[in-house]
Amino acid sequence: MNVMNASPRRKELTRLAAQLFVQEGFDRTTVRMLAQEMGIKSGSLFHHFKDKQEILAAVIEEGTHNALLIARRALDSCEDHPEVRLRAMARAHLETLFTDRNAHVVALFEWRRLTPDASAHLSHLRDAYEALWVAVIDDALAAGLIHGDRFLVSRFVLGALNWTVRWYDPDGPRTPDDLADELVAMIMARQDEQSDSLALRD
Amino acid sequence: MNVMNASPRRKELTRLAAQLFVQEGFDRTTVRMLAQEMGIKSGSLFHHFKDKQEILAAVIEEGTHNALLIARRALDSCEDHPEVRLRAMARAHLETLFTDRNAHVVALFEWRRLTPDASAHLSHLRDAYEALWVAVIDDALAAGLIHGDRFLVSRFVLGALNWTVRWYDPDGPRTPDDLADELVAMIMARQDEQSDSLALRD
DNA sequence: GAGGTAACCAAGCAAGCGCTAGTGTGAACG
DNA sequence: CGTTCACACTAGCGCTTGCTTGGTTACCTC
Repeated sequence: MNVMNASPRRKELTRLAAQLFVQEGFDRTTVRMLAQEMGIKSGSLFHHFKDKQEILAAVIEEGTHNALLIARRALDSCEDHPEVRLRAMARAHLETLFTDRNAHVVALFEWRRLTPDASAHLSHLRDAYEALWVAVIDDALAAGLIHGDRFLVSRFVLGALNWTVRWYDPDGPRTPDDLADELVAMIMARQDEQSDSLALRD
Repeated sequence: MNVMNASPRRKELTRLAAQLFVQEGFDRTTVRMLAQEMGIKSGSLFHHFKDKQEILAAVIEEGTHNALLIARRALDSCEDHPEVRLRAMARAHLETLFTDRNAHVVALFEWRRLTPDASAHLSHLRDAYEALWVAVIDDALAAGLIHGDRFLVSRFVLGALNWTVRWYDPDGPRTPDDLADELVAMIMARQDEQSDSLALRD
């Protein structure tokens, strides 16, 4: 995609860093912790990354890039109906959040730790992702599936989805797809359904 | 409420600390920064607080306590109708988030930095607040205003509301009350309305 | 087999961290 | 007038932080 994350070694290191950043937060993660997790000494870390900030940028780039990829793939491989596409986006978002979890969570919660340059450089990736959402929501609005202000609706939906990382238990009875479907059902103006949203599971 | 935050001096210091914690994050806020903001030297800080952790606990207690107070007041002073109560809760939540903003934001985003004891001690406050939400949502469900799983609906709504701190611009055209009303309209099964949610503002 | 290169290590520096110890202050109180 | 107490100060200790330096190893290439 661009300059960063060339070598496979660096990619693996980035993955490990993401895990630690989620566990401890960026600020509390020391270069020594990162090095130990990677099986090297702290000094060797700076052979792969210019400084700690660059590790964060690499992680966030990876996370956002993946989210964008998964969302695009989901939209491309589903039938062209507003409701289906809405559901597909919600499912893709949660899939990203719970499989490739770490990098995306870092992108959500540590963005402000980026240096201004890195932030500026990466924001176009995030904007591209949000544009996908706005488009899908626009279609749903036009089709009368949902109502409201396009800006507000997309913010609310993304907020509800992003916040799931704070309470969702992957080992619980609900699958990510359950969550996505329930959310879509919640915001849709009822017409056909009513049965499926009430008796979903146990 | 309990042992903490007795003196008015300490209350003022807590307010200043909240502001810095929001601006910089707990980890990046040093005791020297806190002291300077308070107009004293870093050593003097420990006359008021046992350690840095205790400052965080004080801030979070203040924030959660206030949120609970505002929500209770809002519920007490509104008519006893499920839709009105739902709207009142949403408005109260956003009012908390944008007037007493700092302390509540810290409570949301720095909770995991609390020591286990402090977390255990404060979690009952948060639980009490969430219980208010669940009760209001239960009523709305029973009245057929909304549908879905009570647990999921309350999580989604709280997520959407909490996430507003990431994008909402208080100087923009929308008031917090606008946001609250729009959110409630979004999740409600339509029956009466339709007009007001479409043409809210410019 | 000489030269280049990617990956790593040992050692440590300068800065900054949370926090403590010991010492004034001035107002309040008996 | 003497004691107390809340509040603040100075000075700095012991430790951790991100990062640098100079050197070593293993492999690839011509």
